[in-house]
Amino acid sequence: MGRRATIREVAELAGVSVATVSRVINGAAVAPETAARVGEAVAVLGYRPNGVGRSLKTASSRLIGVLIPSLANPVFAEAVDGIAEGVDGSGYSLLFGASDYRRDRERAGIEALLRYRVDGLVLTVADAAASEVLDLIEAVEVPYVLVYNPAGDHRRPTVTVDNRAAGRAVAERLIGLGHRRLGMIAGRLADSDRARARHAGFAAAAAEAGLPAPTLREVPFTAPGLEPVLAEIFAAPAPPTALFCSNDMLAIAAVAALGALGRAVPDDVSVVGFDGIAIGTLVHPSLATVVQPSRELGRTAAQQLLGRLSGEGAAASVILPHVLRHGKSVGPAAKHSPTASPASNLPAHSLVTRTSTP
Amino acid sequence: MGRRATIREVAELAGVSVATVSRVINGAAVAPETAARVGEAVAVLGYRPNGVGRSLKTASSRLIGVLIPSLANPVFAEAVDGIAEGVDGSGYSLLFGASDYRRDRERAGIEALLRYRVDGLVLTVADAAASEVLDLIEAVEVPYVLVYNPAGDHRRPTVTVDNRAAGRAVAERLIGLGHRRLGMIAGRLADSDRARARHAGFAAAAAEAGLPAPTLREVPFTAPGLEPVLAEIFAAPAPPTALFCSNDMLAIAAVAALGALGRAVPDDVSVVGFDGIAIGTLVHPSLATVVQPSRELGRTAAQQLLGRLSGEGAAASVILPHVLRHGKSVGPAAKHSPTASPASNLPAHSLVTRTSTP
DNA sequence: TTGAAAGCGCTAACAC
DNA sequence: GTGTTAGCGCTTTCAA
Repeated sequence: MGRRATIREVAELAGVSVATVSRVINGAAVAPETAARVGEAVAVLGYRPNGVGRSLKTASSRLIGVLIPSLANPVFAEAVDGIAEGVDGSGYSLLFGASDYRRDRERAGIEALLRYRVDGLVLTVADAAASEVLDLIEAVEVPYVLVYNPAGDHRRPTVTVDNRAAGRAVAERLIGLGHRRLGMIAGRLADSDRARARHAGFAAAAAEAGLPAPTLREVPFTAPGLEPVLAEIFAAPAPPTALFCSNDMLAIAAVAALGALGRAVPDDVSVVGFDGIAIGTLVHPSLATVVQPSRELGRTAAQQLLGRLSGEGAAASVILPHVLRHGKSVGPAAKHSPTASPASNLPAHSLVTRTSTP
Repeated sequence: MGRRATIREVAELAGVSVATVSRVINGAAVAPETAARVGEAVAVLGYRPNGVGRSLKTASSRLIGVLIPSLANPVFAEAVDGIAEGVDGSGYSLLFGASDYRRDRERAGIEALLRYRVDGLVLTVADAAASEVLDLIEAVEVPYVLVYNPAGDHRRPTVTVDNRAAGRAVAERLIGLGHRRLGMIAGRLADSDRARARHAGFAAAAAEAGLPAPTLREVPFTAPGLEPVLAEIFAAPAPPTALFCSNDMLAIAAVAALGALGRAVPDDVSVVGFDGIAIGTLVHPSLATVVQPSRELGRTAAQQLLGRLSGEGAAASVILPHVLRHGKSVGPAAKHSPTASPASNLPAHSLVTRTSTP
């Protein structure tokens, strides 16, 4: 890295003090003529203010730390894009870290971000209610806003959808289509409060409808083969006729695995995902899912944090509306029931269900 | 942000000098007993070294800047994930910026990264050969490695696939299937050296086969409706029977738009994309495309940069292998009759046709 | 093995 | 409106 001009050199060339140069740079009151001289010196030297020196003096890095599980899942990539959008023009930059869904890397990532003295954080953690990482962040008093993590008793500021209500809505829709035996596959629930909330709502609706508790199978996040898992599920005496997957990536993989096992979706099994990533509308059959406004979630989280940083009091939790997308991966359960019915082709479900906004 | 313990406070509590604390932190030689005392003080105070102070003193931020067009395209999200992977364990963190495919934002993003005194950069620019941004980076002598931008006369270090050869391979495959009238749609070629290289190879192969120059249509990156563009293309007297799209997102959108226009893929038109994003294998019909090893591209770029930063001499360009994926979106041209285009009143001369690349 | 001291580049009182 | 000056937290000679 080549030597860079310092504020001091600019001052000398312009024949003023460093304080004056600083004022010009930061837009403070300076005589027009002086400002012009300084501006010229800046141009001549190719001077670029050193943010490190500035940060040290002002005790503000103008950095926002972002920590998410992985950019490989579009739902997070979109949120980060939203965060970048929300931060744009504010003078803040994003320091990025990925946890790869692992708690130890979550911790390591935060440590790294903290070392750079980020002014604030936007992050998705494994479990907001019991997070060592969040305890740490609170201990050092760095403002933060969660994304995706469900709001709850933890009272931690988060921007998310109502995961529980969404899980419930999925079950209700499935039940409305005649499904009586429901199943769910999810990442490790212990590692995802989101999946837990979705499952809770799903199971609650099933219970209220007087149905047996949905079969639940947990699969590692980076599970390669879903086939054995699904084979096992469908080897049971009374296998589910509808499967709720805790996220779209899982759902899409499940549809593929089901196909490999000779089970048609939605004729043999209905599948519903969660997230609403763009792929879902393009796969075949199109994926029924709960759509989260990912980009908006990220943007809102960033804005909440920015507000907090500019002293507008504590950031509050925000629940954004989710939408049930009625893709072709779900169908009626009629043909699976003892009372055989020829209703194989229902009209396309183009209705969109919207939750209320808080 | 709460007050944080400084090295000075640690020194006082441990009854040593700040220099000694610094040595302990950085693993320099210190008497075991002294180190223990310091370690205890660090624990008691919850001390975390301030990277800003460190950066200012050492003139090394331990930051790597990343600038890509957008995280909304999985091809970039994956590369960034790869960069994060490649940087992992090196002690460097990633400062992130998105240009949204716009040159002005490219410039602004770099300015921001430079202000933080990043030690190096990994980025994708609009045009590596004529990039104001790269000139700037070179002027300030910050080491950098490009990703995705084609290698070329510019002699700038890049990690990419052979875009030209890949474009050529696509044309050859299409020609081998009997297609004689080829078309290509791409983002603005002036804003993408990648698309230009792909087009160059594609057009060259067509020329060598004695075919007319492929119809070329440029569409804005964030174009909403592809339908009018495609409608126009197929209103021509002898429309293409195969369409090469400069990236997968475009290709997937094109297949959808074609469907809306009543043209079946691949029966009426063959479509080939570029990138190899995961979605491609899941859409219907599955997308034929050129697969780039995105994650590996990112990881390799990061490693190249890291090598450069640790003084291993200049980073060299690396060409990673691409793979032609034979999706169901391409088929033989046999069934297309030369005059089988629906009537339309759109003038054929509104098509843009190019034979060579700048 | 340890300490004292000099800054890295910048901003913000405080003077004039 | 402008200059002087004292650090922000840290690393690193240079002595001891």
